[in-house]
Amino acid sequence: MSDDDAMSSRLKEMPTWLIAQVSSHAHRLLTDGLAAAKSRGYHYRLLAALQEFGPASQAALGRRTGVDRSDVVDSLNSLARRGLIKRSADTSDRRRNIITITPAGTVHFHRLDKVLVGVQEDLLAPLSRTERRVLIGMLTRLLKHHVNE
Amino acid sequence: MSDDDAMSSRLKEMPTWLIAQVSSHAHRLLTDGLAAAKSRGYHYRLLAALQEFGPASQAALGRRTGVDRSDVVDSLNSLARRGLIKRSADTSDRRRNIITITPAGTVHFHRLDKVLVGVQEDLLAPLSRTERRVLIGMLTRLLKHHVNE
DNA sequence: CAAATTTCAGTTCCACTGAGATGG
DNA sequence: CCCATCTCAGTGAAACTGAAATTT
Repeated sequence: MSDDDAMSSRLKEMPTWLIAQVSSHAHRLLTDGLAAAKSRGYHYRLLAALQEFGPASQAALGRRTGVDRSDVVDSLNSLARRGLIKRSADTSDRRRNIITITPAGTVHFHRLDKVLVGVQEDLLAPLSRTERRVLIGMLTRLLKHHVNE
Repeated sequence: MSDDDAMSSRLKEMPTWLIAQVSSHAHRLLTDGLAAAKSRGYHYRLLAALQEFGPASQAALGRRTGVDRSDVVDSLNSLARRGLIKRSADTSDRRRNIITITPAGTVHFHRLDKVLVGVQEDLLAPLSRTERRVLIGMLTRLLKHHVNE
């Protein structure tokens, strides 16, 4: 019966469409890669923030990673169950937990980081080094523009 | 108490992260713009495909727009209720509906299309014409690469 | 009192799956 | 018999909202 599956050309020109499509493929590469390492996107983000900035409260982690406060609680539960982070009381402000990454958490983070680096490589495979820099630069400018307004 | 909300720099360099963020802002611009015109993203996609390719079955529409078969049904219900499309029987293959855009649908499509063009402009505001072409070219290549593999 | 933190429960949106009914 | 189409119901992930309890 030969239906062409040709996409509407009007749509294919729209930057919003292109970005959404590429983002969707990137997301699949990410979740697949992380799933193979038995983790999810939030886990990486939280471990990365702990690795880079050291122990922090849950609220601070939420702000640094862009993960919602509710999801921070849930993800930290899961990371704590696996011994990758530790909750302890903040004696100077008893509303807070202090979250610390454990040695096992650091090991796991480095494993995830390798996965993520590989995913970037897969995603950008068709682009040269120079092009990648240009793309990253433009995306960064777009993001900055839309965050501050 | 002065928590910096500084994002993990490891994350901010990741193209997957940048693309996801920009995509999320683009999505907000899109849904806000379309909501002001009392529509949603699927509506635009479906009307655009009908406008460009003429009447089609629901399955063909799904393939052309990338909208899932289930969501095609739902969105067409909503478009039909508003008189923007019409369902009729395909006499040559009675499993199918033939979907036709109505004159009111065409009017509505052009209104939505103006909204979408404006959203592209907002999204890419910080980039020059040349940069926009470069960005679109790179995204198109990335997409092509990941679709065919 | 107002504000911040942690937590839980629940909502909303999107993409998708499964299955039934009809037909090719 | 197998495949395609249309439809509805439902699932699962992601992002978020509301409210309660605690503490500042």
